[in-house]
Amino acid sequence: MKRRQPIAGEIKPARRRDASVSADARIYDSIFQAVMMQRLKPGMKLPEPQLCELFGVSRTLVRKALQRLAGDYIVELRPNRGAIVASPTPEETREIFVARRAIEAAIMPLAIANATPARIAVLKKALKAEHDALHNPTQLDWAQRAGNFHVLLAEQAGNRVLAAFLTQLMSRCSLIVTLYEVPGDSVCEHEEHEQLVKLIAFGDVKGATALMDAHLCALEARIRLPKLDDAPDLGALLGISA
Amino acid sequence: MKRRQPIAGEIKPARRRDASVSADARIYDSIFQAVMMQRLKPGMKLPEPQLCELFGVSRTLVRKALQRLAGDYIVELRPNRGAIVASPTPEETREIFVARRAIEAAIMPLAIANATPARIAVLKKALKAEHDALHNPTQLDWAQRAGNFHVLLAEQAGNRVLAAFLTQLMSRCSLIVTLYEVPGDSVCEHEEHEQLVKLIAFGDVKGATALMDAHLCALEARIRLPKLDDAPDLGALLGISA
DNA sequence: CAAGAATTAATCGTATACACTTTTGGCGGG
DNA sequence: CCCGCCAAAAGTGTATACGATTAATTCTTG
Repeated sequence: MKRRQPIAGEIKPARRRDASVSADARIYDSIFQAVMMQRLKPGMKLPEPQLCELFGVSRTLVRKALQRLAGDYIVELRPNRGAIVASPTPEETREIFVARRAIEAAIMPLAIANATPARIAVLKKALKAEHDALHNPTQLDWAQRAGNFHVLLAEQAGNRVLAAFLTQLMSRCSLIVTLYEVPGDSVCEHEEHEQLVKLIAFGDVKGATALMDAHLCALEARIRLPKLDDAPDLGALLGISA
Repeated sequence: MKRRQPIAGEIKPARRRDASVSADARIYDSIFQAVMMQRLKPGMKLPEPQLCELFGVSRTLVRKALQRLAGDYIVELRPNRGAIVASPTPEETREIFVARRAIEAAIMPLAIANATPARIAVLKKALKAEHDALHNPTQLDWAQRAGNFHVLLAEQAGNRVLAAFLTQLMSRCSLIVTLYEVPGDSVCEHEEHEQLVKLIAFGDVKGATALMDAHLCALEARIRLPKLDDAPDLGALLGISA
């Protein structure tokens, strides 16, 4: 074992965390969570050297994480110009919501078919967490908790393929909300979740599926897509009326 | 522009193909197509050094391609043990077909809504290609042409998110068919495609969606999933009756 | 002679080096 | 004073080096 002989006074190259989770997974998760929490906003640059510094690894692993993120449409890799957080276009937004309604409509019957008292209890616990998040000072993660409800449902449906699709759509929705959403009414959203759990517990497939569709339509209706101006009105963006 | 000064007699490092398509995309596509054509079968090893040789690039680019393929569930990356073509489990298989029925059910109304004479003509051209592939000696690509019909429909639906999902499911189905399918009746499958185009041209959303669902169920019914023997019967595999 | 241990070969994981591209800042001409 | 050109800096793309892990082989030994 002949490692590069240690130079005098050289500090150990900082194998900071154990490798129980591979470094690239840490990087992936950090960025993923930051996007979900809306701390990282669309368009923000993700320069490799900086990420290397932050995570204490070489560019090899940073790039690996960035490429996976790009594969999940969370970051955009512009050749020779670096990675940025992705900005879903209005067109993509519409397509994502159509897809999401389709996926969640497919999930609902499966989730109801698999429903057990224990699982209903899990859903109710999630509802309680949502409720608390509503009134808490740190509303940071309201969006995340609300999203969590949908992912939970997908897991209960017992179909990992559909669950993976929904996870991707949820992360893209997070970007969309960051970009476009007007404040909106999260109380109403929460109440719809509660109503959904009631219908699921009752075994009403038709009703639950219909409500889910309405719920997603309401969510989409809150999005304020910029008018189809090809040239985005820079003046308005800068707060200059004329 | 000071490139490393050429040593006497050194041959140009073989920038063999132009970079019009990046090398990693070439590698990705080659493997993807080989899986679709069922030349690459589940479990086959994909050693990096060999791929480097074949494509004339370093391991960096080969690994990039392999990681994208892993992200699409086409290859499996086993830590320290190399990449192999993925082998969907019976459980995954069921989940994939459920997902596929959901996606294609969502696609059908969109495709019909967008239908124009020109688009119907495109579908009919694809049907003709299928028909020819049926009788041709090289049946290699029958599977691909049949799959192409579904992808075409997804494109006509005008939703790239759903189309991307379906593309992923189709490639995984290709692996499934390679693993499990009994020869089956491709004539019947082709006839269902023809009937589908008729219903689309007629604008019958209900009928087309129902037929699509039946079509996919028939496809799934052709899959012979191994009995849930935890211990696969080695004796049977070796052709020993008792 | 078979089973286990030790060696060797093959292959993977990560870091690093260097060329190239893009961007930035400065400079001179109009 | 502004616009376009040029040089420097920053940052990305790919190759390569080398340690580490796994698989294969050989060598022992009961």
